[in-house]
Amino acid sequence: MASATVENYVKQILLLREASEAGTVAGKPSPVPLGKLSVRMNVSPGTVTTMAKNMARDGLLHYRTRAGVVLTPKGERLALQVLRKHRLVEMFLVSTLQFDMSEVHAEAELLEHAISEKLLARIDDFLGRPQFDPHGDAIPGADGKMPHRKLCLLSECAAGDRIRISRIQQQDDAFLRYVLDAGLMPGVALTIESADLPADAFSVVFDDGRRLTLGGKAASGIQTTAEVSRKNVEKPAPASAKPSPDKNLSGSILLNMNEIKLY
Amino acid sequence: MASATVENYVKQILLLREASEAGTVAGKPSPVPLGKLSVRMNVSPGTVTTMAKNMARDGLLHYRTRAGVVLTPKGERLALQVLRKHRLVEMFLVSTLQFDMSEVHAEAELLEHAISEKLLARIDDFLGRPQFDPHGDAIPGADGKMPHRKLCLLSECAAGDRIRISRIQQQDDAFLRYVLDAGLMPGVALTIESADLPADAFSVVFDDGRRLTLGGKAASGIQTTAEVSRKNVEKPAPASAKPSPDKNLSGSILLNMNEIKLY
DNA sequence: ATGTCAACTTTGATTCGTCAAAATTTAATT
DNA sequence: AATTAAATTTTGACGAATCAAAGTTGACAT
Repeated sequence: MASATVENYVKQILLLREASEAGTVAGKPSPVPLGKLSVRMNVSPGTVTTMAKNMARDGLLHYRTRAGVVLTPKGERLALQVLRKHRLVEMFLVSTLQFDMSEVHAEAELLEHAISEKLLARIDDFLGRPQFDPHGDAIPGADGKMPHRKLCLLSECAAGDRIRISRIQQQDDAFLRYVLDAGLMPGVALTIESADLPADAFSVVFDDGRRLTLGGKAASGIQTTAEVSRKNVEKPAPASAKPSPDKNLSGSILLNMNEIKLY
Repeated sequence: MASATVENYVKQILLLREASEAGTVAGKPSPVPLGKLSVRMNVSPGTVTTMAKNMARDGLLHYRTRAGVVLTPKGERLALQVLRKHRLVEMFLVSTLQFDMSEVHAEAELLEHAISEKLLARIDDFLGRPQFDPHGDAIPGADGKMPHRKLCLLSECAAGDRIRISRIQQQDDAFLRYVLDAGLMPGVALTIESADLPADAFSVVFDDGRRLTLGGKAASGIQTTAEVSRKNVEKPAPASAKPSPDKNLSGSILLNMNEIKLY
């Protein structure tokens, strides 16, 4: 039906709208300007105009000239499906094939267009229906619903807070590799030792005692969830509490986002 | 580099040449006629002519007008790589994601163009470097070499022969589904009870005592390897003898072609 | 040797996704 | 209001892959 190109357009429109809505009160969807889209898609502005017209003709979006595009329900459904494939594939590559967070994006970018509904369902089952991908991004459900958590920037935490890394927001290669090296992957629990705003410095302590200080830029690239304060959490992961991973062959339990929502 | 379309052309050329060489003494490669190719590719004859010229221009094949095409080493390398991806993906789908032999072809047809070298290597490792896919077709090695076995049509076996199903040659959906229902998947060992040529009927006995009679057409759609005669083989599979599947999570041992070459 | 026919090639056209460069519109500034 | 700058659209073109239909060729059968 839809070409890989069209799938990428709707996906990118969805992501841009989400980004522009971040922190906004839910309301009428403001159109995504074509300039933004042309940058994201790495194509010239004229190309996007042409595509917008074609996709409007195909009922995937509404195009108001010089204002931008808004996905129709049909377009949104397609976009969510593509995003679901992308993120489930990322999860699969990390938990089953030993990839790490920083390597999976490019692979998933290709695979997301080559996965049938049937295969997707098998992967989803195999992984035990994860709700978040290896970066902590929400995986749209088969019904199109986005799982939701109350997240908080690491840079907005206060000294003494007990938190869990839940999402790496800043997803450029360099930062992802830093996060991996530093052990700040989603799923990791830690305590905020100090949050020195004037100094723009945030110190955290891992459960194994390791300490680390981040600047404000890095700290705002990482999102966290509040952890129920619970002293001396020694057992690394309550394996018995898993939802239903009939066959969870995940290499690292920390990278399975299923774990996160259990706390 | 090469488009999915071009990958499909070289793959199909390789398969057609292999098919036409079946049973022939290895010699100078005779060109694949474009008519055959146009049928395989499901495109009009003119399209194939155009593509042949372009691919010749790109050094993937030699095109002699009105004679046909022969892959260059470069084209052959590409074709083998695509075939390797296709067959490893099929193996993966069957042994890890619970697909069966009859479902994987279409999936692999898409995925083979969306798999990076790195991902391919991970899949190969994950599966323990299988040499044959779920239908028993040889998986080209990373070095481009084809694993080889001495196969024999089930229809050419004699009464009393102890054999193992090794390849399903006839791969249309209906036959594959029959083979699955009948339990004639590659990896299964059996004994030829009778081979009645005038009656065109072949009876086989499974180790569990089940009996089955096949007509000649079906019996020639199935290839076998001679089994070292060894009475009362009760232990289903000597798990310890596996080559090096660091992580062989295969659902069904019978479907992992690694097993076959061990006997 | 010649005519026939199947196989192949050519031709002209189409669709998709893209570009560069010129034209237009809108919004902001003066 | 007039000017300017930024964003967007239009235009004309192109490469890849395809088709249908018309034209060509060559091998075989007479």
